[in-house]
Amino acid sequence: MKAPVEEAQRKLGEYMREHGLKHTRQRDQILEGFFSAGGHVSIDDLLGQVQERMPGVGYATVYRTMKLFAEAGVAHERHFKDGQTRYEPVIDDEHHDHLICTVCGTIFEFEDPVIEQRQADIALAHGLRVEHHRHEIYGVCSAPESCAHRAARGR
Amino acid sequence: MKAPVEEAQRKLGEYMREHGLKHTRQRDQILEGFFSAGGHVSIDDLLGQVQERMPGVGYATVYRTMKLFAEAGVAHERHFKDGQTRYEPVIDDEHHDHLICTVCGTIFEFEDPVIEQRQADIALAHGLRVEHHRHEIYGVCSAPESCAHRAARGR
DNA sequence: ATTCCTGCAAACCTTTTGCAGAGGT
DNA sequence: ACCTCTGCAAAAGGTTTGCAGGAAT
Repeated sequence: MKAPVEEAQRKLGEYMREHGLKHTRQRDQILEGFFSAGGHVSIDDLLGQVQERMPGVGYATVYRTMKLFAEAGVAHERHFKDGQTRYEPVIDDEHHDHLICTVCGTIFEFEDPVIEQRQADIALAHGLRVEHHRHEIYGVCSAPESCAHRAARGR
Repeated sequence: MKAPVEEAQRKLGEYMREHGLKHTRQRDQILEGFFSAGGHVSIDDLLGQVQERMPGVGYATVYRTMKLFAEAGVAHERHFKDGQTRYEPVIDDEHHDHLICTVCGTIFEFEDPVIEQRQADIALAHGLRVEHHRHEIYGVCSAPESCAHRAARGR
């Protein structure tokens, strides 16, 4: 099995070819930074990371590029409660939801077939067919030490 | 059983008394407009409505007042995907989530004990205690005529 | 009288857009 | 050569804040 970033490069390359878009150093760097960051990065996070390797890159480029990645299907846009858009890599079309610690900001991922099924049933009962959903659970760590630890090293 | 707006007046009055806040004509009007609108109103909706009775009221007042209502526990802030904050009345501390038609924007409410229970279990499995959650299902109406109908009369 | 509120305008923050020049095909 | 991208700065959209005058207690 390939590394996620390679699969994304392939997918993105295909999308760009189909749409007559161009391959640039910035897009390369942003894709790499995005995948190496792991997930749930904000535009600021990404810009900071990319500027280490390419000073001079501006916000506009990162915004435009992440929008492109989302359209090409290699990134998901997320809107949590901190008012900034965050992105996470799409891996093999898997789906998951989020569980967020309100003390330290740690984001866990979960997936539950029972909940998925109930959602479909509920939608159907109202005459709708599910397109997508947003499900975030907010809670506090019952293990404060690990929580505090993460908080200590910033977001 | 009292009308929801009366219960809200009571609750808000108590909150204001406890915090040494003042009773004003604007706050009265906004509360009334808010409850008569039914639910999921944006700041713009509310401002428009209140200005019919009190021209001259500004955005700042509505923003500040809705924030107050949320703190007093008579309104819930919601952030759907249209980029505007919406508010809905709190009725008897009931809880519900949302099902939204992406064609016409109609918002349905639902509540499911099975999902609630799964959420608690999932959080626990990750060592968290649930504080609150956000759960929105987006779908398309399988009955396009009713859907289109609602779309026709705006949002 | 005192303290809180209001309306206005300016500030803020995140995101988008217009433009001229740089860069990919 | 052509057309897309980039970086900058300005604009936009939603929300917050500072201030001086006005209202509630």
